[in-house]
Amino acid sequence: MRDGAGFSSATRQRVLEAAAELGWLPSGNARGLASRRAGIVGLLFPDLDQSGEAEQESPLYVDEVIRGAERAATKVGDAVLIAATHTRTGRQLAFSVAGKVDGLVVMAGSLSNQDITAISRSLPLVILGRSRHKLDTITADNRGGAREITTHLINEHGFDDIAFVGGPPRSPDSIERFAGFRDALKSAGLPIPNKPDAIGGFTEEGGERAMRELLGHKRAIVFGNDEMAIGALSTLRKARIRVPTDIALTGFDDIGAARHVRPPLTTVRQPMRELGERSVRMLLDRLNNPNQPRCEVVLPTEVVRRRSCGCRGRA
Amino acid sequence: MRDGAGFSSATRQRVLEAAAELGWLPSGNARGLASRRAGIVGLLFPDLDQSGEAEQESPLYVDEVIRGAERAATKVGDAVLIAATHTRTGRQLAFSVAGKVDGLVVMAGSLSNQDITAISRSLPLVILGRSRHKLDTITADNRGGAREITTHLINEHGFDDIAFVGGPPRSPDSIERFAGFRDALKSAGLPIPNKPDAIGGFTEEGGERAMRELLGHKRAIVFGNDEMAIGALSTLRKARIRVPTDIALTGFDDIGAARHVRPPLTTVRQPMRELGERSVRMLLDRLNNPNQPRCEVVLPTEVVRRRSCGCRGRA
DNA sequence: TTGTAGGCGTTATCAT
DNA sequence: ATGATAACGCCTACAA
Repeated sequence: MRDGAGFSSATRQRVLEAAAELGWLPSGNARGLASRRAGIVGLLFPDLDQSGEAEQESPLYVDEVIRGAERAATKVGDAVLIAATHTRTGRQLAFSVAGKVDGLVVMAGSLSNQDITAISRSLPLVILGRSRHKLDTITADNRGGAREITTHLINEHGFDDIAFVGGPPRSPDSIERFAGFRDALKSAGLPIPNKPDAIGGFTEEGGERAMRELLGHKRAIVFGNDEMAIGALSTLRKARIRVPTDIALTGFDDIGAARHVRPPLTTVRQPMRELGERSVRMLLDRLNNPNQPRCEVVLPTEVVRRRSCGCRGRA
Repeated sequence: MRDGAGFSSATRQRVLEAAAELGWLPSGNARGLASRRAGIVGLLFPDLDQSGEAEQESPLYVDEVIRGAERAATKVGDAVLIAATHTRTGRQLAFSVAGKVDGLVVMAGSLSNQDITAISRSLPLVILGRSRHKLDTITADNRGGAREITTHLINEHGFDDIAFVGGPPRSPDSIERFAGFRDALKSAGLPIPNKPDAIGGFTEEGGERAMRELLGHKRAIVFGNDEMAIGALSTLRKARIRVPTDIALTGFDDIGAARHVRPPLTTVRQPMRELGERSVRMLLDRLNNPNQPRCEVVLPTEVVRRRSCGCRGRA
């Protein structure tokens, strides 16, 4: 079955035909066992639905990452095994997925640092997101994106008193984005806050609440993600405050809904699909070349100007 | 390692500890080979991005199905292997995924009938969506949902001249939904059309176009999916026609954006995640019980009343 | 180009 | 409860 060894293509053809005729399928297990290569890369991500039965909208970026990963793996003939953490310990996970794959892309937040260390001893790992491990890592430039969108508000729209609404206080994404926000204020010579003006926990409800707290205080707000900004729109609608006329706001992530809310949300797009693709490519590189130096990739983010910041938008 | 054989739990404990100490991981390949059970179920779905580089919004229901499948598989200790068709032939697919899994959930549209037949000879298959094969099948009640939402327009809002905008003419979903639309008109004693009033191809652009064709003709429109209805909203906004005051419309699928557009879209929700879960459970049943009779499941759909039909909505 | 003999890391079976 | 031994289906190496 194997390619390019020493035999004629006619022979190969004959073999293939015989296989087809017999309805033969190669056993992945036997192949993997003999060649020590399963031809499967694993993708480990955080729980999709922590709230159990509630059909909450879960982090949609995972889906895009999955798509990218699938595409990159398929390109080289590999398949993608997906697994959410659920309530499993690192050990249980290792038993049920690590043994089946050649390597693992681990999305930040899906595994404790300890488990990462443990599993990385027996399996190549690529961490997608911030990590303090000495492993291959890939992230999007959250900080740069936040800096850029804040600077946009300052330079193009002339705001000089901008609020920031954060996600969960210990979320690396939230921290990075707040840092970028501060960077922008600093560059502009504006006063720099020590902490976010409000916390919205990255949820729509949290955004609604945060917006109520801030009502009347600021004329421009940078939200740590789109969900919160969308929640804020509800609050503003009820309060009959117009966006962007009376107040400007921005999101982060560019989820699908960001285009559809009124006004459409100015936000920062993360290249989710590309993160998925690149992470798998990094893993495959590592598999083919176990001793190459540690690799650390930061993918650029992009400000998407729509109407909520005061730009006319292109929709 | 194996559970419940004839030995004390103390011994088992000792083994487990030794394994942990050594950093041992069981080889999935060796296990699979020896036990003829990979512990992996495959999920095959249509291409996610047929348009190549264009970052179009792709069929989002796939993501929900994946989540459901992952959950159901994890529950029994199995993992999920995902694969999009891309441009691969059935044979290529069989080689790269079929050999690695114990069975396959095939989403309708991802494989030709011929390929399905071929692969089903060597592997248990569950078809998710309409199929004319004698295989285990699971679908959502598209027809019932379309009937119900149309009846809602007739009975609760008093419309008697309703248009239907279809998707791709040969799409089974579109056909089913149109059939349900006809069912409702028939029950109400209204004239029954032979074909959709317009075709929107299931895309936003198609919906915009279809809406332009129908402008001024009807006061209520049932769209074959949400994307088209959302596209129609753009057309109506430009034409300064108000929804639902001047015209009522409905979608199908309840994608995330349906809640966020103005007005929020009345639509039909398909239990995507449950489809994913049940399909995997069916597959596992089949694996454990190869000779059980063919199984065919139809999951109910649900009308979600929001504002675009004239209901006040609950948002 | 073909044939043959291991070996991959488990599970299953049978005897102890 | 424990050992020994034969599969499992493929790949690699080597000899012919």
